Amino acid sequence: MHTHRKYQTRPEVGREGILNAAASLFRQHGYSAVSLRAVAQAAGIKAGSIYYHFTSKDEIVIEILNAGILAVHTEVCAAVDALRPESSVDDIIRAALRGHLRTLLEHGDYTSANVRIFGQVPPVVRDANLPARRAYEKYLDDLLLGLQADGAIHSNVNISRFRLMLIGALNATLEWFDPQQGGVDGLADDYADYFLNGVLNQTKGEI
Amino acid sequence: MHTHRKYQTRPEVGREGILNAAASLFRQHGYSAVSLRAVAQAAGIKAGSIYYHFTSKDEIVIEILNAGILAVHTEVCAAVDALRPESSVDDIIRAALRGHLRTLLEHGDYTSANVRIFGQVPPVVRDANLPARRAYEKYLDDLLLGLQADGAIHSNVNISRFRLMLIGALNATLEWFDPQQGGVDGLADDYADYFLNGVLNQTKGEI
DNA sequence: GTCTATATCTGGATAGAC
DNA sequence: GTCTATCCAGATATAGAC
Repeated sequence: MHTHRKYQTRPEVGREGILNAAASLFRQHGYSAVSLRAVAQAAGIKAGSIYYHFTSKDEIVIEILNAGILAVHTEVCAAVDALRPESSVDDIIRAALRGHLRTLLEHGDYTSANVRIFGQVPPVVRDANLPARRAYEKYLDDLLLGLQADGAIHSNVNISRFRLMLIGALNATLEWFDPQQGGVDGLADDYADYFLNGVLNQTKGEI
Repeated sequence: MHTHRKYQTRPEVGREGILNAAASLFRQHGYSAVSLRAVAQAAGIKAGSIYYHFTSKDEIVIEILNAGILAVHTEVCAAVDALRPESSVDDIIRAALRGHLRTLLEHGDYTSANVRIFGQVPPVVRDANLPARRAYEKYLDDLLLGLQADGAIHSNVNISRFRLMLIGALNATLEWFDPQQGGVDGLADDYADYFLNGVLNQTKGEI
């Protein structure tokens, strides 16, 4: 319903088109390597037109970073909430890992861009993304602390450190994983096995 | 022993000085964010002088990246070799993790720079660093495969995937760990606990 | 081995036409 | 809402003096 003329020469691209193009490019090439000229070209417009929608490159980046965190946060919440109340620790952790990895590796230009460029952006931009990050981190910490309080997770595990390790390991898959040739869910399950039960052969403890 | 005059106005900086300054800056700010002007200033010379020692920014970066991998590789080898032959899996893995983390978090502008900027450099530079990476990866894989052959690591663990997870988790600590206020060795031990034995309370398997 | 000066290019951002 | 044209800052790299 945007316009009435049929064979319009200039279809509108708008904020959405610019953000999508930028997220995809940032994901692939990093922050400073992507010029607004490149973003414009990928979006199908000219560089100058970007400034009708945004006042600066930073404004674009901030919006992408926040959308990226919101996407994982929402997805992981949904995956965990979908479980039945009697689910085991194992099921809960697996669901969370699957949700995180799926968003990151399958549907997520925004989330991938976030992981990839967060460490490269100017402080002002980073600060603007911190609240969203803190919220997601708190969600995970509360989830894990609950499991620890129930006795499911060992009491001497430092939860915030474990969470940092978990997120670090998951996000690092972005550098090598190819969703074309491997199941994301299988990856999530392997990682869950390593974290939950360890990789050692526990001859002593076996029944 | 470089020169005879005492109060020389221009002390020589040379390749070393340039590389050290560049590694430190790359570690902090990333690849594209660091200009050769900034490198020159940090090294105490002017930008043009850099080209007496190097033909391009890429040449500098390649040298730093390779030195970074060599540093961890050497350190981890040394840490593992220093163990007594009868050492347990546990000791071996812990020694490797400690060696990797120490190089990364304590003494390593070169190694940190590598982890930080490898994903940002142009393909030509990345390719030049691949052989060194492959060598370190092979070393770790062989080490872990040996432990698996001995029955110390579970037979259904996919070693190369486990190695990717391990390195990913360790390298990610660079983003948040502050060596000023926490022991690197304690961090390595915590991570080893998570990976080797898992975080679950194994009520069933306990003696 | 380092300096100064400069050529050349690219990027973010602005102004005004359509 | 998009285009063209342009300003200006900052980057890599080169040339030649000291």
